[in-house]
Amino acid sequence: MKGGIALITIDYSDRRPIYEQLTERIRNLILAGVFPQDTQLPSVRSLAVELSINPNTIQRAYAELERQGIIYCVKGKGNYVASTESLREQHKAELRQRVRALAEEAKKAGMTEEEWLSEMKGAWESV
Amino acid sequence: MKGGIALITIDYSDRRPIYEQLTERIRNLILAGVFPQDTQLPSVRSLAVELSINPNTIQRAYAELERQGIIYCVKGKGNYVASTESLREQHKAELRQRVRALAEEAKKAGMTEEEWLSEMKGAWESV
Amino acid sequence: MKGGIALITIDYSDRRPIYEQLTERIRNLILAGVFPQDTQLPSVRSLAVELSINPNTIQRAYAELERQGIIYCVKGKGNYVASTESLREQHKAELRQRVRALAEEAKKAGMTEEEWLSEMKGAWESV
Amino acid sequence: MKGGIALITIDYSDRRPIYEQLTERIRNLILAGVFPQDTQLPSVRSLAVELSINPNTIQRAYAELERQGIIYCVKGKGNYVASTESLREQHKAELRQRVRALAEEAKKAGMTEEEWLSEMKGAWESV
DNA sequence: GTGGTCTAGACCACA
DNA sequence: GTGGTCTAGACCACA
Repeated sequence: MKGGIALITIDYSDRRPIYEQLTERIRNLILAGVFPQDTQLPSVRSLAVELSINPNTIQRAYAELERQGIIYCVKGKGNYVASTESLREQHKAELRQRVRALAEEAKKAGMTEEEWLSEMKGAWESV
Repeated sequence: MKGGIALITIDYSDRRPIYEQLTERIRNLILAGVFPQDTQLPSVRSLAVELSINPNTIQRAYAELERQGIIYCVKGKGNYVASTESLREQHKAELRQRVRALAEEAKKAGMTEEEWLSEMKGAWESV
Repeated sequence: MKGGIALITIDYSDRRPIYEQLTERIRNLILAGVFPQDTQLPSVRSLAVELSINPNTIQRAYAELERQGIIYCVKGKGNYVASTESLREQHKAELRQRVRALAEEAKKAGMTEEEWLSEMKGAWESV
Repeated sequence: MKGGIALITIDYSDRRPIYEQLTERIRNLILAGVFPQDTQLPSVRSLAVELSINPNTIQRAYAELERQGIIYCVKGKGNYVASTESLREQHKAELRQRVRALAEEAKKAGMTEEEWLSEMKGAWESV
């Protein structure tokens, strides 16, 4: 990654653990199409050097991504991006779930359907 | 609270720390109008006994609520509910913020405005 | 565990990693009713000392058990046994799955239904 | 194997190492009668080219098959299928062993003989 | 070269 | 006291 912008960065002021930030960041890069399906991800060691992070921590992030079915690992070769299609579906289901939780909270807070929909319209346009 | 149903309960299978659950639970009770403005909250000791929890943990939850301006403490007397009006505004702002974050993520995931609004309508009706 | 027989033992000639052996062994002890629901498990540190194993390795086993929903952790307090009922159901489903895989392989190997059932009867009586 | 369907395939999303997949796959092909007794197996080199795999990995799989007595190697000539009869016996013994382990686990899990046999009948019919 | 496991030991949050 | 995270560094299996 010499001469380029770092794709993966760690926010040390973030209260979440490093491995969790890494997991989310890499997932987002895959969702964004930066790492297409079956592409090899940076090796544990190279990423560790690049980010000045202990290899164990990178390893943990990759293990978590594998457990989630987002990447797969070939022993002795490296880590590869799994099906981006199913990742996208998984992501949509997750967004839907979060929207539902939010709607529930808004209802409890006394919001009407009109307010909710107008809120939604506004949010969409503002971002 | 003897003889009634416990208003405040701890879910030990919840991954969040106990003081955080307490903070959220009390905030929600205030939002729901169970503890009106300027009402005195249960004392640290009584709550500690009732919930079989270390008093330090209760104290920490109250300190956090005070930091957020949701309650105020009168030395030697106890903890009291602060302005419920401003709490409600604060809560709405927080919901709005979360909606916006969600909208941003949905846009990135390739969702169209129509899909977004229909998703929102569905979520509202489902809860 | 002074004076008693060690409940948990590690087999260093086993090719599987220590954390995996631990995970399985503890799961079996819970299934056998040695650790009833909501019981506190030995602390990470105490188990590490008792088994002469690094605390990190114990931690990993406990994290895996938590991920599988077999135990739950209360921050600052310890690890506790989750619903044994659902663990038993999970275990039965797993056995059923393995039986099915075996039946498939036996069919491919040219076994008849009579042979299969007689095999099963023999296996049950022999153990 | 040009022009036909590949008999041996590697599943890179499989967690097992490549040499182990190869070993199992070739064993199954022999069991299925695709490679009859005393037939010559594809050479290490040709298989390495065909599967785009390191020759060392193929070599390792063949060595493992030889260790298990499933194939034999003639120096300077190649690898040949050993007695398919004894392989079949070996396979049956292995299945029997696994059935027995399963029966033991089912007994420990509190299953009755009736449940076990009905489970077995169901498994056979479902595959 | 690749990833996976483990030890030793530090430091933090929580109760 | 409890668990959770992280570093440093070793050693192994696999390709």
